[in-house]
Amino acid sequence: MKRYNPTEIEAKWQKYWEDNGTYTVNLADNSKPKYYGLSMLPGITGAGIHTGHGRTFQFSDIKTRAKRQQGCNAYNPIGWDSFGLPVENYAIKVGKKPREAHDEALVNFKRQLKRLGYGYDWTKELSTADPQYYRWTQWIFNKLFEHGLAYQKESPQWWCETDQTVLANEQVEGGKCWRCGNQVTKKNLKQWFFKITEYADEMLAATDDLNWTEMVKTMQKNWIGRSVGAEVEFKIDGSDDILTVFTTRPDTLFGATFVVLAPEHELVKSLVNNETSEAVEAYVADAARKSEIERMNESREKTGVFTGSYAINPVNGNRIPIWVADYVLSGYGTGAIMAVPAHDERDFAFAEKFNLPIIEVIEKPETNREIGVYDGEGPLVNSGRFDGIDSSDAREQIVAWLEQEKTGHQKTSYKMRDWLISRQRYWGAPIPIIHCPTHGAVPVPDDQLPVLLPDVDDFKPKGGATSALAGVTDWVNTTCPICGEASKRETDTLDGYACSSWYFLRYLDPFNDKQPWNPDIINHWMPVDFYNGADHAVAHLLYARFWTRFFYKLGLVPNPEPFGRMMYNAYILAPDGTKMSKSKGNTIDPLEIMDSGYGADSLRVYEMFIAPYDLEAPWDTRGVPGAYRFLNRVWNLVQEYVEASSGRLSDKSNEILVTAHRLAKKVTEDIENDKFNTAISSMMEAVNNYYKLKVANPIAKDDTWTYAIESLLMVLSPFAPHITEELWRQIGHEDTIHIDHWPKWNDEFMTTDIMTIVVQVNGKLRAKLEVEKTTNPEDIKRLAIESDNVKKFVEGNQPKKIIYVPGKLVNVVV
RNA sequence: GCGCGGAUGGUGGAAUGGUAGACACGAGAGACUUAAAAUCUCUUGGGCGGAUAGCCCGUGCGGGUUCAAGUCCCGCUCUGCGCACCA
Repeated sequence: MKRYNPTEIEAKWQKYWEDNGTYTVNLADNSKPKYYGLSMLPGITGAGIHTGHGRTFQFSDIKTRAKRQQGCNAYNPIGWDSFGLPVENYAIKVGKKPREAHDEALVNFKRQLKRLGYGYDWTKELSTADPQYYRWTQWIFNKLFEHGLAYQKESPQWWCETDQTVLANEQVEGGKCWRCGNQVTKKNLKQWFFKITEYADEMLAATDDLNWTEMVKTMQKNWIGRSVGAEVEFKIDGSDDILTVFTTRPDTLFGATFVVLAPEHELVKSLVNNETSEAVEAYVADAARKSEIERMNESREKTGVFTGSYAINPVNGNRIPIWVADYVLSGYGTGAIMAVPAHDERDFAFAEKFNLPIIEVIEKPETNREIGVYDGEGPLVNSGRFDGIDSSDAREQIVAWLEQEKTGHQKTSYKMRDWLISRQRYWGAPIPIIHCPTHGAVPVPDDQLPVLLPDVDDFKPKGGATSALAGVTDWVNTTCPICGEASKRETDTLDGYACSSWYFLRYLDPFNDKQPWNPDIINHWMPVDFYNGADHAVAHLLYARFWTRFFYKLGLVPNPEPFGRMMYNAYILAPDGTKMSKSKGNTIDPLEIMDSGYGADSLRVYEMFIAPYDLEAPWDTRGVPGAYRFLNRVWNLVQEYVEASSGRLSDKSNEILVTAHRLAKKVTEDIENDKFNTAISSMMEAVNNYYKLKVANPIAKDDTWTYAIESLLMVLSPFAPHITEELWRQIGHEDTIHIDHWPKWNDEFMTTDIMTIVVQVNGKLRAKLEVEKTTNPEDIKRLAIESDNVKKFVEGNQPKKIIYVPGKLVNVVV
């Protein structure tokens, strides 16, 4: 009898799979149904992955493996998110050039992923920093530019002083840089944007129907942040200027007692007079100096100054003061609001502090009379001819009236801003633009792509709002593609997120040098059937959706949404219950565990068994040995089968078949429903069962045990691909278990002739009955009330009711 | 503050409204062994009990619906995550 030696068999089968192209997919083969499984592109930011990452990759591996075994042409590719800030920062940290640092780090990444036995098609590996890849990223930039979705604009932008670059809104988390965690400030700069807001509405509308983890859908909806309201025009008293405000509550218009502008609002300068100008200018200058985060952290104590001017409320002609305050944000709506202190908390706080009038225009419900601010619905008061109308109806009527008077209109606003994509950093795809004195920003013609990133010795950011590329004069100096005039190249590079917004399409045609992909292949393979990750719930997924929608409009992809099922999994915590991180030194290297003799399969089984996918759970160092014990039991069980004599039939084989067929069904359904932990526990249960059953029914090479052993190996295979391949061969098969081998089950085998009926009295368990499946319900009820322990609780009373749930329980109500 | 989750043994967790605690870890006992490791078998929510007879209690707290509630409804507490002066 052979002993289970993971180290030996895992190396052997990994080599076999590679040599035989077991996971190499012919993308042109349409003879089988397709299945496209993917985990988010790994970023090369350090020397490798930890067990938390490993788990993330494994989800798509298992889904894809199961489908491959079930007869699909199943594709699980791998590649590297090589461009961008994280890689460049890593390079600075290790004191090497980005390319060099990246390539060196990649060695360990690959070693880890290969040792973990993922069923990747390594022949189609890609990297976003490969010129043959970023050539097409630049091509996509050109297409966006051509369609007016890439543009340059000067505006205040998030700026990270540490990383010396601007950041997209999605990359600022709680006022801090997503990479270095330091506070960001705003800087007025001319930058490139992608017009993602163009798709805000349709992405929002499509979100509800996505088969995605609910939390991610909610986060995306909140991020898009659609608000339907109105823009209302206020005349400025004594001036021809018009002040437009945005509000979601036009029904409260009669309650507006002042107007507030953001400090950055363009009209501020023209509204001041001799007495107020000094104070207002000081206030504006102060606000500009402070970062947004400082404003936020200052305990939300309202500050502001009066401009000296007044606005006229269009509905009632009231003359109300115009203030400047930093609680109004310049980037949202019109950067100006009408303040209704009676029905908005922030306005109320401001009014209280500066003694501004408060007028109630919505009647508070009886129960809420006490509270100061009421922001709910109710009949209008103090609102002229709209009095008595419920606020929800008044909303529309007031807007209709404004539209008629041409002093306002309905308006939808979004929190989402356009995607800022220029980075003042070296390590990225150069933005393929040439600045011509005559023609302005001119895209580099498609046939001249890629614009290669030049090799430079000093790539580090110098500050001053340009990347290191600005110093490469013979690269910067070029001629205009239109007129040939001396021009300069754009020296900003593309946000790394841009590079990773379309990789799932390139995977389907990675070597195409004529076009980014062949639409015929994409039509067959898209969308991605299963996508998962533990990060990037907003930015990456929104960007990828945006681009896919754009490609859809160009007829380049068959579906506006890139990802079918998107599963957002939780991270595994370190044994101490905190987040695993390099800096804390509490990460666990999968190589270490595998090298200690447990092998990849035990690690893989534990990673799935530890908790459901969406729950954070601390790493238990005793977990892998536990999984190893289970696999060892499988191994020993199969060894008995290998050594058993053939042809003998066990006489009482029914329970073995019940166990086997139930298991096949359960694991199939669990994998389908992403319940990987219970799939494993049911396999453990079945194996425990087989150990008991083999005492009375010794393992033999009969139909019953053959089905039990083979189906066990097949359903275990996506989780533990090496041991199952080895045992599959040992029991006599010559082909790989990983293609087209999945058990069929038969519901007829899933029940025994005897069923257990639970007997309750008033809902409490009092007895159990073992009866023949064919027993009729009346007999079961009779047996139930006659059983001794039930009699004791019924105590001669006549049962009021007897409820029988067929095949399950009897509840006697007394 | 708003939004979305979560709360079950010593631990990770399981449970279409129908036997709460599957499975695993840990712990304890036994078998094998000169011994240890490995392996195999059994026990393991708390309490009463000689009992693997039976009973009582038990899924964060307080109510409710139901023949029956961890599960559904209402009101709380704590906690994780996301967003956060978005008018």
